[in-house]
Amino acid sequence: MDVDALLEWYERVRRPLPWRETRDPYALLVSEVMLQQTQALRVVPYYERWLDELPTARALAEAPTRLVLELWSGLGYNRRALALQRAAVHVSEHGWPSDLTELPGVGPYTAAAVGSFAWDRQEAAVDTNVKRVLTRREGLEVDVSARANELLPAGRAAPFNQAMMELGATVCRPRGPDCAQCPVERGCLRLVVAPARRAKPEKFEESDRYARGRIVAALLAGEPVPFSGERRERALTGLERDGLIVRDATGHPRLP
DNA sequence: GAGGCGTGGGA
DNA sequence: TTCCCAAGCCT
Repeated sequence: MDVDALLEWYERVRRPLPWRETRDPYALLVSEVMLQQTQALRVVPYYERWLDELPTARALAEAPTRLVLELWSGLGYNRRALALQRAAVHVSEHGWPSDLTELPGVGPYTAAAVGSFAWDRQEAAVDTNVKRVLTRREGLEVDVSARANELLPAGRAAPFNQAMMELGATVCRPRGPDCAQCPVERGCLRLVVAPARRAKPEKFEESDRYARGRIVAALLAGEPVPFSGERRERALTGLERDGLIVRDATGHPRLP
């Protein structure tokens, strides 16, 4: 792959997203955790409000759970917000660990992303975009992580990681890749993997996941807790296990 | 290793 | 309207 062409392309098309203007590991961790589940453009207002209210790891560590969940509200996967806060507690008490995956909610991808952007560590950040780009190019057998690290040009991990993800997000898209706009089209297998036909038409509104989300939203809004019977009990049990709610002696839920 | 975990926007 | 998903991680 012509990595120079990739980096040149990225410099031309890069979008000025706010987390690309900082090398503060805390701000970068916030952005990466938000981006784990949500499209970049939708994250922007959440990220800016979050850093406005909670500008440092210490501020997040000391913040009430209600504020954390309010600032997160709309991004989904509430337990990740709590994991982020627990990570901030760790950082404000012990500093940044050399191995970022010691922080709750931080796995191999997020550790490599924050490490390369904040400290210029030379590690390839492999997310679903990078996996797709490399398997399309080189076939299903490729060891994506090893290959990404081979391709990583010396000293350029940060722009390389950004460029690979941007390529996957905007050109080498999951469906309808725009090969005509691809800066590294040469040598690509253009492997098309048919999406697996999965049969699971359960309505989202019937799921426990939905119930959990509605319950947390109701508690934040000061509204009555919805649902009843077994479904409500299942949801509350799960929320309590994840630390998103606590229950009093009568079993009545509230925010921690 | 499969399944759980939320939401809002675009096709 | 309905479907499908979007920069993972944990158990």
